Amino acid sequence: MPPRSYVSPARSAAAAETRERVIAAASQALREGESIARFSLDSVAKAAGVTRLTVYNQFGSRRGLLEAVFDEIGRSGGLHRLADIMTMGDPRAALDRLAEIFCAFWSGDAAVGRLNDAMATDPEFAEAVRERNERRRKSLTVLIDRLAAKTASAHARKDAVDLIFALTGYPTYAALSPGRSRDDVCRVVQAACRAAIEPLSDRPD
Amino acid sequence: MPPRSYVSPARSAAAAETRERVIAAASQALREGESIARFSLDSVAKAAGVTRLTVYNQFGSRRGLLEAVFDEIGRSGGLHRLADIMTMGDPRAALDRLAEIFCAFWSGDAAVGRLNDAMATDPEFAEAVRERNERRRKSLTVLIDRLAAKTASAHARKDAVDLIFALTGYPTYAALSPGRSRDDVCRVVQAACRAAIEPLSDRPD
DNA sequence: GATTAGATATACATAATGTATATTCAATTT
DNA sequence: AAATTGAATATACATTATGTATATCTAATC
Repeated sequence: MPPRSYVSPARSAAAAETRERVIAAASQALREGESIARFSLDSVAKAAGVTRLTVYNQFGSRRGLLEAVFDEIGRSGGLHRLADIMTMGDPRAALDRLAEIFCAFWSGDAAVGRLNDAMATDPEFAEAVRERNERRRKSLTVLIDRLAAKTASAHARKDAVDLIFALTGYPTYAALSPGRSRDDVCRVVQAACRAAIEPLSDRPD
Repeated sequence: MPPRSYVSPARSAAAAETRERVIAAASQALREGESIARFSLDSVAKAAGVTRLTVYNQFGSRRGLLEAVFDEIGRSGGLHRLADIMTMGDPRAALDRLAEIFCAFWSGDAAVGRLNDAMATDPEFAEAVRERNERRRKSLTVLIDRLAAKTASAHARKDAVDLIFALTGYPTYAALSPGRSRDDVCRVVQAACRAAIEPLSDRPD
């Protein structure tokens, strides 16, 4: 006799709620903890008021939990605004805006720093994060192609894309962050990005 | 009765040799391993042909070993050439040279990538690495002050120093490295550094 | 020959991830 | 109302690391 299975609204709602509670506890632990090394499923479970096994039930592994936290931050970090910049008339203004959006993203939740650290300890998690970052490179490639002069070589375009990709990434933000407000970091990054597209313009050299 | 202690040439020589053997095994493990997470004192000790406790005898801890590897790479990585650039007449040429030296350094031994990852897991090790990196910032500060126009604000100088510090650091190298030769990465970094000092020159605006 | 430094042998404490099995309890289904 | 199911729990265990403690071994030195 096949087991009769069913979906339970109250059940899955309760499960979703504990799931969110665990994610909240995890991201707070990342935010407050000084190092990713001290981030343990044990402490997260305790903080969320569940058992460690419940965490495994919901996320499968430490990595699964980290990815869930990353996705949550991604949703609430303002990256949805990236959709707008592709429709902007001036690609240079769009580039400025992209830098602004990512400065806001990297500074929005201190947990992103710890998640970045987690890339060092878990290669598969690192790969998952990199995949999401590649969207930024994709957007950049489109913008650069729009603003580059016809005479600009593919080589030069790729250099600009990759350099701006690095400039708008987390490590650069973290390097410029000490001693600077979010806006000041943004200004420095924007200036560097503008300089990076300079060789692509149609001036004589 | 106080124990009579003595220094033994043969003993300390043998100890220094095992120490070097362990460092060599550790850096090779870092070079070949895919992640810092899999770097264990157990495997290093086995590869070096000693016991794990010998590693503790020599380096005190995992962190101690990592710092020893870092120092070894620092000694053999060509950073001694930094002394020359401070005596160069043209500070812009010196800046080019600095970028070149560090591109060579980051690409010279793949273990540096893993050591960079280790910063994420061990805050105190991270602090030790940062201290060594600060020497680069010091050099940069001197160079920037030499090439900046008198009218350039302290603010603008600091921006240039910190931006170039980021550009010549490991994360930027690692970001530009896929798909590029060491020399190509160097060219991109140098161009970005030159652009970063552009606002400091004495042109009307 | 006694002593000492460096390496080893053995054992243990601690903490973390991850797996396995059985059980409790409330929400559904019949 | 009774049987069943999903989510969470309880308990236990395997594995892998780091790090500490104590005693022993061995060759170099006094």
